[in-house]
Amino acid sequence: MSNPRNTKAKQAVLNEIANSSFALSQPELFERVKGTCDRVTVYRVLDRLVTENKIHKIVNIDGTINYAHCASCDESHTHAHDHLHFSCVKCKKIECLEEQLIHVKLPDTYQIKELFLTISGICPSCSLS
Amino acid sequence: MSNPRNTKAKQAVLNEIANSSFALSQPELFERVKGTCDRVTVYRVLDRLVTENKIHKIVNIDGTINYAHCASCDESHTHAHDHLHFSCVKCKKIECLEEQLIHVKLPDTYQIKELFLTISGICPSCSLS
DNA sequence: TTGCAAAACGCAACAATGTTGCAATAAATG
DNA sequence: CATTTATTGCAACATTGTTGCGTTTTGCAA
Ligand SMILES: [Zn+2]
Ligand SMILES: [Zn+2]
Ligand SMILES: [Zn+2]
Ligand SMILES: [Zn+2]
Repeated sequence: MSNPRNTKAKQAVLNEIANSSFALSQPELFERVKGTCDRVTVYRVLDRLVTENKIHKIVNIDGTINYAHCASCDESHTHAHDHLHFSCVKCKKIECLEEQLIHVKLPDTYQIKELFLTISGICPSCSLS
Repeated sequence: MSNPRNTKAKQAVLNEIANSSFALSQPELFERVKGTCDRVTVYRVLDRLVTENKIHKIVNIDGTINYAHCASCDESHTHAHDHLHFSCVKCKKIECLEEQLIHVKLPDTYQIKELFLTISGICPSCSLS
């Protein structure tokens, strides 16, 4: 793991994520790259891509885990993915939104590390139909 | 379902949730009421309690689903559970916090329905040790 | 180009969590 | 107490994620 490699599976998965306007789950990704690699490989590729800061995890409001491209990240630095996510109640898709400042005040006994904010509602394309 | 009943299983599950300072998952709840009812019954009781507004679901930052007592809800009215949740990175427990106003501005093309905000960090009791 | 170390893979087996169908049971109500 | 039907238990299935291990492939260097 110290020297990550570029494999067909990795490229295929990353390609699907990068070209999607919304976050994708492991089952969705496996469906899209089917024939390229095994089911287990998708899990392992996803873990590696997260470690390498190429993608990040998003937990949807129903608990399903999705993966999105790190558009605003450059290569190697790590950063907190504390930007907003929008979860559509109609098409169930979840997407990353612009980062916004959120003000929260908690008692001093709580040590804050990260904020996870997901907004549910109807996305632009579902609003049209 | 039009006329809900009070059963041993329902009371046992609700009791565990009501007396816990943090939210509990189905596996945790089943462990606590083991002997009282079947595994499947816990799932069904939880669904009913959510429908009846006695408890509400919380999705933790790792995607696990937990259930908490609706302290600030009265009996029959429905309301959005858009208060804050705090998720401890050490003990993994998630708890409800006071409701706070959160200001978010999105493009008009997004129709906002509900906000889900979870703060990760170290909880008071884990801060001591 | 060839050889090598280890990163990555496929496959099978397992684990955890959640769902469904149906016959049997039990809670509420009069 | 009898009736209605909400609720349960159980078995079977479905989905999602994990682990071990022998084999393949990648990156790099000789
Ligand atoms: Zn939509
Ligand atoms: Zn994101
Ligand atoms: Zn804690
Ligand atoms: Zn809550």
